[in-house]
Amino acid sequence: MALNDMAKTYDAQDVEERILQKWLQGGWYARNDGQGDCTIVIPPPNVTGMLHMGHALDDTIQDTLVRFNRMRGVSTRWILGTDHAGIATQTKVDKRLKDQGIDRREIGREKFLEACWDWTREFGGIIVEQIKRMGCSVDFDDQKFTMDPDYADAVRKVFCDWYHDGLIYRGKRIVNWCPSCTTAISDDEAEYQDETGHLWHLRYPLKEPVNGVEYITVATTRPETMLGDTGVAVSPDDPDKAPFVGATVVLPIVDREIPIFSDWHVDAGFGSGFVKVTPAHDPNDYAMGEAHDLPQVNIFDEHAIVVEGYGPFTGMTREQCREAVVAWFEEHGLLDHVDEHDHSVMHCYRCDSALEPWLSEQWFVAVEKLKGPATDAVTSGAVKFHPDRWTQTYLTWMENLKDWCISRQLWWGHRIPVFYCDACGWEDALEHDADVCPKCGAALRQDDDVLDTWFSSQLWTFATQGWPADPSQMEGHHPTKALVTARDIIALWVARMVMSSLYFIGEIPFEDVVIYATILAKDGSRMSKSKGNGVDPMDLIHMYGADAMRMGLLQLVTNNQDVRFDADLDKDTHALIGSQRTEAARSFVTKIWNAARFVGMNLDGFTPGDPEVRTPADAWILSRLAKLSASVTQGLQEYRFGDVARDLHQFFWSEFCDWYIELSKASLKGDDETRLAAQRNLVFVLDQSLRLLHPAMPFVTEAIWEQLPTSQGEAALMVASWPEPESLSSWIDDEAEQAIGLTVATVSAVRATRARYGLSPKTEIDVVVKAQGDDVAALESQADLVKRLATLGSLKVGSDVSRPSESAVSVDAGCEIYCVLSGMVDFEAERARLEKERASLQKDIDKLAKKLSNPGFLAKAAQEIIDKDTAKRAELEDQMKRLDAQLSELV
RNA sequence: GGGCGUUUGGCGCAGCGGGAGCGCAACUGCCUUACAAGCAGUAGGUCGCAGGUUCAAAUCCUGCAACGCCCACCA
Repeated sequence: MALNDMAKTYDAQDVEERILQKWLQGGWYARNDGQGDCTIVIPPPNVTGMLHMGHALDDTIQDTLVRFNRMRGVSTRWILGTDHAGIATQTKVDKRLKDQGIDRREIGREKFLEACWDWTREFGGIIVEQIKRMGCSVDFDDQKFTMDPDYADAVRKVFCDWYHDGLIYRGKRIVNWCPSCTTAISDDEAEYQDETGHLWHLRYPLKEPVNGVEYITVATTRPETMLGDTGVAVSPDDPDKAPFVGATVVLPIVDREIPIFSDWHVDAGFGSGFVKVTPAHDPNDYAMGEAHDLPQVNIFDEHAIVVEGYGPFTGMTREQCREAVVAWFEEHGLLDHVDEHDHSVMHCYRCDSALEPWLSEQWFVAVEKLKGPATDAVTSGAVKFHPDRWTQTYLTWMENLKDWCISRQLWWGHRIPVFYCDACGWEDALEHDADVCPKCGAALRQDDDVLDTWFSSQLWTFATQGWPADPSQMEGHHPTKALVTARDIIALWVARMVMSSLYFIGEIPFEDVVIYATILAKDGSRMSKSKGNGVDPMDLIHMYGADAMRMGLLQLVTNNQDVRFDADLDKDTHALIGSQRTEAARSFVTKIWNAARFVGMNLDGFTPGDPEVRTPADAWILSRLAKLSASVTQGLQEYRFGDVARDLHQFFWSEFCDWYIELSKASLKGDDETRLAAQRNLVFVLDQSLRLLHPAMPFVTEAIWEQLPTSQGEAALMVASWPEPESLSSWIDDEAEQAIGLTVATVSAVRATRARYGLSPKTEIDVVVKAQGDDVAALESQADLVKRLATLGSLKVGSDVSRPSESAVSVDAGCEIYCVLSGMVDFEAERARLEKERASLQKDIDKLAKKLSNPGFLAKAAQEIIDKDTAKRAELEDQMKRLDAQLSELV
């Protein structure tokens, strides 16, 4: 296929498949060496499913950056990987096995892990294929999985080092426990849901009456936990309660004697002012229990079932126990009253069960020593957020950071490498497995828990690059250039990467953090599986092509933190019906294709050569191209993808296609020399445009570029050189831009006049233009073009021409443009139009006059603004004079 | 409770101190041999509300309202 033999219609699916194979076979996805470095690690998608729109945007941004840098000759390395996503994957595999009638506990840990690996291979592969289909130029031969053996070694070293450095410790703490997943959940993984509940007011009898009062009343949303109460607290600022401090309560049902004390946690204004304290089942109560040395009574087992020792309550679920306790209080006349009460309840982000604050043995990372450096890295500007406002989110989180619970009671994940000797009590974290106790020789037992998924993914920038076995791989590639991610994992992931990288590598993990907008559904709600309002990027690709999807997404990357995606979905099946935005982007792809086709059809006699300015149009388009290269280059460096997308669209469609190609048609029909120059200019501008468009829309640009006569012998556009602003800056020509402005104004004026009077575009019109100075010559040089573009019978240009009779006039770009309409139209309409224009003009003049007569303005405004407005007023008044003259001539 | 963001023509969004813009939709006219997935043209907005700063405010400040998100959480 050659450029002059391009398919009439562009088939994105076909072309994209073919180009993808070309790239893969070319080997250009592999990391390359060059000046500077642009290493990017892809935020590893979970192996639990398909890519969603967030991934599509994420990966599009990264690919755009990588392709841009690769073309510039910057050393690029884009590392792809997937995340084992402990709890998420385990939940999915669990469910799959359950559907087959298999219980995880029956088949045991080994077999279950095999099932997880099967799942990983299956879905990890799908994700990789999808990323490939999007055109992402990651090095597919350099993939990582967070459970790969070498990655596991890194995780293990980190654990052991922190353990031996005293940053990892084990402790009995209140954690968010999911009784359904039977594992601890980190605070960040818990989701609050507002629920309508009740506030039960329970009476607790006092051992000895206080001032004649025999019982106090506590308010609680969770009456079932009273079985574990070991104290009652009041506010230190509540004088009414002061007499009770030090008194003893006899806890009903369990007959436990518990103290009343004061603590700052208590808000005197809420409930009854007395707070039951259950250290084992509430985080605040736990804190109070520690401060006041209260016993911790755990009443639930791992499934949130009441444990032995509570008579009829033993064996009950939380819900059953709550009912039974309330009933008991009511029976014994101890239920004071019940209020309606809205509160929020934590739920497991995976299985949605209500979480139970539960006291258990867990492993923690002490963050105190890590916080400072991670804070400094951002305040010093070493790590920069884009947009900048996310800096604050990061710093606030860092400031409030508490020790991180890293153990999970799961099977799928990195097993905690701590070994115990039950015989002699020896314990240590080991980088390599051991069977026998080095101290007493007895058999060792490894900790059953696994690590939080984020514990392993925090190492992503360096454990993917050979650390710790071969740190030389990181040379020149670490710190990485940019991390592109969603705002909701700034805390979970971004911050932790900074902490671990500083600790183990001694440097920041990345220079720039690019946070893009969350993609919402058309109605502004979050896309979610349960709502069925999510859009599958693959559906968009199949419907519109990957280029269109990418361009549509890039246009959305602005300062905004949320953005609505306008896809319509079928109400019942949730299948994609269409997306206006993507459709528009696809039109752009087609436009590029057709523009190239036009150039290709006009290449007879073409020989390669430099661009050459023969007409003002040539100078103009080259000047515009030079400015485009500057704005696109800068925009990409500053991660302003929305601006870049708009600039590219504006230039290619409105300037190159709508005007330059049209203007060039005449030159193509000219003599051999004229024709050749036009061809060379068209090919040059097309070639340069394709390069600038390529990072955003790689497929269609590659498909066209490989047909260009100027690209023959070169490998591929994706490895062609970038149009650097400096190499084009000599083309900048503001005078030419002014001259073409004149042409555009003239043609537009005639077209508008024709449309206004309902004249057929085929009707030739005689036009006289009154212009000044150099404009006369400039416009005359374009006479043929103007005549053709505006379908003129004749064109006369001069500085002292007079207005022909029965003509409509337009005043623009400092010229008067007369369209002779003798016998064609009703001049009353023209008169009415001029009157309307006059009114609008008068309004503008009045506004300016007022401004320019304002002494404050003249005294304080910048001189250039005053000059500009003064000139503007003169121009408007000049226009007004002409309008008046025309009106008076119009009879 | 604290913080962040949004509020600009029917829809989706730019602009962020000096004459209100873009894409889509609408309307009118064109199948002009690159493109009807197109071309040309037209219409449509007191830039959420109320104050303030300024010669000048969509743009800066304050307050309010609506919507959304994040963090914390009172039993």
